[in-house]
Amino acid sequence: MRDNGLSRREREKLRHRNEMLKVALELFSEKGYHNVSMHEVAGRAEFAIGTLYKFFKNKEDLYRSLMLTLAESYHQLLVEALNSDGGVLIRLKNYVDAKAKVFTDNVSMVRLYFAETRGASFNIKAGLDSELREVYENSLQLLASTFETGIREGVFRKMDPYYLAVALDGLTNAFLFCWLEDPEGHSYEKNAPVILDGFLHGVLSQ
Amino acid sequence: MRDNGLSRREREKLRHRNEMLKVALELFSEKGYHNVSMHEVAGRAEFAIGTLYKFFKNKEDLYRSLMLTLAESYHQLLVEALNSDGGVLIRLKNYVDAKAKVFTDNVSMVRLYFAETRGASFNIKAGLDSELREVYENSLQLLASTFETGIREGVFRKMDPYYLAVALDGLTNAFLFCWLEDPEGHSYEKNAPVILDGFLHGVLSQ
DNA sequence: ATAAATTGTGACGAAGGGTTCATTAAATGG
DNA sequence: CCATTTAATGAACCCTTCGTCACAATTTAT
Repeated sequence: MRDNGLSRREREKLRHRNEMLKVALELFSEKGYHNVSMHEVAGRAEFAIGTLYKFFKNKEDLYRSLMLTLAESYHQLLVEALNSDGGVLIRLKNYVDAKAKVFTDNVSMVRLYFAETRGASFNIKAGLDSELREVYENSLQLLASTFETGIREGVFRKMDPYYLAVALDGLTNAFLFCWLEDPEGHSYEKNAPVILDGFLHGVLSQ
Repeated sequence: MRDNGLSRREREKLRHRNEMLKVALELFSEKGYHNVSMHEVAGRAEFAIGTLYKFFKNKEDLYRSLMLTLAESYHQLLVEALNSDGGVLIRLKNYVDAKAKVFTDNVSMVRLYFAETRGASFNIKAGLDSELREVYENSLQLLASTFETGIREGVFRKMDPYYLAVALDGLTNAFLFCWLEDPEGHSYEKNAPVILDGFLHGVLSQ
C-alpha cells in the first residue's frame, strides 16, 4: 500500500484498465462503435473477454467511460484557455488555439468525439449522451461568459453571448471538419487566425 | 400502360417503395441505422420481410437509397436559392433561409442527415459516403462560387471563397443544432438574420 | 508453506439480426 | 378460363455478438 494511496496491485489494475481504454479508443475511432465487438477489444488489448467484462460491465459502459474521460480532459484544456490571463480577445485566441491543439494532437479522439457525439443522441442510449452533453454545454457556457465580459467591456457588439459562443464553436468545428477530411489541404493551424479575424471583423469589404 | 409511361402496376409498386422508404426514414431517424432491423422496417410498413428485400437488395442499399433521395432534394433547394435573382447578399440570405426551411419543414430528415452524415465515414461503408459527400461538396462549391462573385464585385473582403463557404455553412449548422435540441428555446428562423448579420459585419463593437 | 483473496481465462449459451427461398396469391392477356 | 408472369409472404438459416460462469493462475497474508 505505497505510493499515492495505491498499492502495486491497484496500480497494475489501473494500467490494465487504461490499456483496454486505449485499445477501445483505437478501434472505436477506426471503425465506429457498432462495428467493434467486445471480443475484438479484448483480443487487441491481449486480455480475455471475461477480463474486459470485469472492468466494464458492458459495451456501453466501456464506451461511456472512454468518452467521459476524453471529454473531460478536452473540456479541461478549453477551460484553461478561457481562464488564462489577458483580455477577452487574447482569451478567445487561446480558446481557438487550444481547440486546435486538442484536435491536432489527438486525431482518433476527435474522430470518435464527432462521429458519435453529433449523432449520438439517436444512436446510443440516452444516459451517456446527457453526461457528455453536459460537459459540452459547460464549455459553451464558459465561452459565453467570456463573451459576456467582452460585451460589458464594450469590446463586442451587444449580442446574445450564448449565441456568440454557438457561432464561434460552430465556426471552429466547421474548419476542424475540413482539416479532418483533408489534413494536408486544410491546415487548421494556418486557418485559425483567419477564422477569428473573419469572426471579429466580418466578411464585408467596407 | 397508361399515364406518364407507367402502368398502374408500376405506379403501385412505386407507391409501395415510397411507403417503405418513408417508414425507413421514420425509424432510422428515431433510432439510428444500427438500431433498426429490416424486420422492423418491414413490419411497420406492413410488408413481409421478403418483400422489402425485393425492393432493396440489402439494408445498406435501403439506407443509401433513402439518403441519396433526401440529399438530392435538399441540395436542389439550396441550388435554387443560390441561383435566385438579385445580388450576392440577397442570394446569401436566400441560402440561409432555404436551409432554414428545409430543416424546419422536415425534422426527421435533418436528424438522420446529421446523425449519420457527420460521423458516417467511420460507421458505414465508404461507398455511400462518397456519393453523399459529393452532393454536400457540390453545395459548398456553389456557395463558394457565390462568394467568389461577391469578392470580384468588391462586396466581400479578399478571402478564400471556399473557406467563406465553410464558415457560413458551419455557422448555420451550429444554429440548426441548437434549434434541433431545443426548438422552442432556439428559434432558427428568428436567429437567421442575426447569423448573417454577425457573419457580414463581425462581432466587434467598433 | 499454505490458505485466502484477487485477478485472469475462454468455452459456451442465448438472443438478435440479415438474408434466402420455397411457396402462395394476384394480376395479366390470350 | 387457363397459362404465365409478377408480386408478396414468412419460416428457417446462419452468423455475429453480448455477456456468464466455472475454473485456473497469481498474489498476499498468516
